[in-house]
Amino acid sequence: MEKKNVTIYDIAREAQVSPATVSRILTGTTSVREEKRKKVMEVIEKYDFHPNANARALAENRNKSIAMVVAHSDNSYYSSVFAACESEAYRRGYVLLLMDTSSRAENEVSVLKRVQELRPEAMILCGGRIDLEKQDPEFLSLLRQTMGFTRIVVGSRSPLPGIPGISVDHRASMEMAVRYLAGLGHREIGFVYTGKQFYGTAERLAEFRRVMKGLNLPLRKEWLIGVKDYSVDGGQEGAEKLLKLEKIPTALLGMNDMVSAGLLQGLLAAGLRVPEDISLMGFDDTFVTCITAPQLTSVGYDYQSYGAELVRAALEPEAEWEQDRRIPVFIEERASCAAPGKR
Amino acid sequence: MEKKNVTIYDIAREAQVSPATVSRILTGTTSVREEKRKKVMEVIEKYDFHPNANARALAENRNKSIAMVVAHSDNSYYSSVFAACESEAYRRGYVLLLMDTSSRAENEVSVLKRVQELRPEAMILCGGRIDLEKQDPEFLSLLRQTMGFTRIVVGSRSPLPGIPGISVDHRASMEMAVRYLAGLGHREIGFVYTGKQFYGTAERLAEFRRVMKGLNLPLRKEWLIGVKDYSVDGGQEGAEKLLKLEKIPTALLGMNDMVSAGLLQGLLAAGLRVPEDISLMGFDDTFVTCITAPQLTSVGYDYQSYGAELVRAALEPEAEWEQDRRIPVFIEERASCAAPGKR
DNA sequence: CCGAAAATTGAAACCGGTTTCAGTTTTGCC
DNA sequence: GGCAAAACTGAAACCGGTTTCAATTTTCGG
Repeated sequence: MEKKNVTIYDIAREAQVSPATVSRILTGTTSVREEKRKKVMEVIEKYDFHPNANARALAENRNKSIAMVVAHSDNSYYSSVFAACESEAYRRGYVLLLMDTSSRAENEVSVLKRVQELRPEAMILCGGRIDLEKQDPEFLSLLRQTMGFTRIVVGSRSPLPGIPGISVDHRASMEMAVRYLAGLGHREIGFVYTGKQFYGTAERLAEFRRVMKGLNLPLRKEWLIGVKDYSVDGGQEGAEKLLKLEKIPTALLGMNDMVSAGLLQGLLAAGLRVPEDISLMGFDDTFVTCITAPQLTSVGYDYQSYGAELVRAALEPEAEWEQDRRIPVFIEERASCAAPGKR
Repeated sequence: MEKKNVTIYDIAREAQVSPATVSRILTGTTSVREEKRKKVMEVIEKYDFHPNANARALAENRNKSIAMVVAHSDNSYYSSVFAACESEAYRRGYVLLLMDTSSRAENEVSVLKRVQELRPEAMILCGGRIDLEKQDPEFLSLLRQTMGFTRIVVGSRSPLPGIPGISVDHRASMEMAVRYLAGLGHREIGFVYTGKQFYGTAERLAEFRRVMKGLNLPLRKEWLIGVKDYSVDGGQEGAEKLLKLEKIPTALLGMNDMVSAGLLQGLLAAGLRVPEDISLMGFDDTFVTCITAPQLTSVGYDYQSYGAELVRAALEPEAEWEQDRRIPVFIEERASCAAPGKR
């Protein structure tokens, strides 16, 4: 059954035309006499011929692929993002080359090398060193170099002129969250955060302070709780720290849904009722929100349009892009927030 | 800054050797005089040259890529699987081309076409029509045709001779789960399933019946509850159906962790205590298990080794593969199961 | 120092497409 | 029917590597 690869030459020979003509039919660049087209199409059908994408890529000097580099492909935030990117890329006839750096610097380096060999038309970079608040000069120079080869788009703020940054609007999300809680009547609000070295966190912390101050709400240092990571464990750690305080806030924001889920567990275990005794909110609006009891109110993003924007920015370099763009956010109300009760 | 692509010819000219020599240095196929090698390496360094992977692919007729086709890339089961595959592929110097079919037949067709053009060295196919209990002849013939071009491996049972099937050992997982619950003293066990048309479900249902019978436990039809989908909603639907019964089992198996999480919510909402009143178990051992309260005991798989096996099977066709292989399973004990109480 | 074997090397063909360029055919119009 | 313009077509170059093959250089035993 050793099927030899059928080429455009085979098709040409059998259809008694030149390879050039077959190519023209395939690419549709020039019109071809109907009679020949029909004949060629028949032969193509007969052999179920598919043009070799590698050869085409070499000849056209473009290969219809986008490298998608993420920090942790099994994290549900990232998988939502790249599922969205994949769908948009597919719509445009592109394929995503998925690479996972596990947030390790050495992988980031070798992945970029790989990208330079693969010559995808663009690279979408999400997570890892790119998100650092204080950007890493070594990594930046690596990016700058890569930029010479392929267009880069990052799912963060723009690290360099010429690299568009598209990210969730952290500031707006925080403002919206705080205002929402304030609107319910909360004055005492805490924030359990992690990864202060990352840009998104830093931005949210700053915005939290700003909005609280603006609304004239008390800003107590012990209600800003840093925890070790973005996980359920992190949330539980947060709950423990919180429960040691003599006074706890009436509402709590968790860094993301996982942290909030952990907080929830910790608080419920301590006998608190949510939302009667304390309200709780998350960020990202992942499916985690539907799994907890009560279900989590969360600030969400439209992943589909996030992905579409990333891909669009990656493939339309000619367009006039702002250096930085923000994906709009919205609040998905569920059951974990209510007006503060009396205690 | 318009950097023209540096080619092997540019390197050759500058280093005063032939392109062939540069190529030999890059591929390491033949020895090259140390002095020339050094000179060439210098020039390569100088221009930070990376050979064009497309050209190489065309010449070598292999492109070090694997197409990974999944049904829903944002589902945490699939993202665990492909994160594992990516890691193994990367280790071997391969890149994964990620494609998502959204379980839609028309996408499955066009994705396969795409694969034939891209000529990856192999394709790993997980989820979608491939998992159907009663296999779809149209799809099979499509696969058979694709097989002529690239090696296929499926994350399910083998659909055709020559296509290795590697899958979670559904039977063992069910047997293990039932025996575990029986070991705790449960005699009345229910199973909330979904997707009877899929192979894994069918296999688990059959195995459930077999093991229950073997252990001489009561097999009541109303404790086998079919629900609409693999989600939290599906679980809630299951809980509703269950709560209408006049007698409910003392332990319950959910199709996967999401379904079990939904079940948990439904049961807790109805005032039942878990595990005191009813024990609950999930499958897949995803991070969902850690988010619920109580945390879910679940049957898990080693995703890392699952991914490694898939990739290995994809890239080592010469090896003697069994047609079908099963990934071992284990029980991850958490807090949702206990000995049955009296009611 | 000589000759044969071993190690290196370059020219050229090749991988499978696309595209330019220069004919060759057709078409459209008077 | 004749001619210019438009439409089509094929030969050949090219994309950027790898590899075969034959020639050249080195190495080494005697």
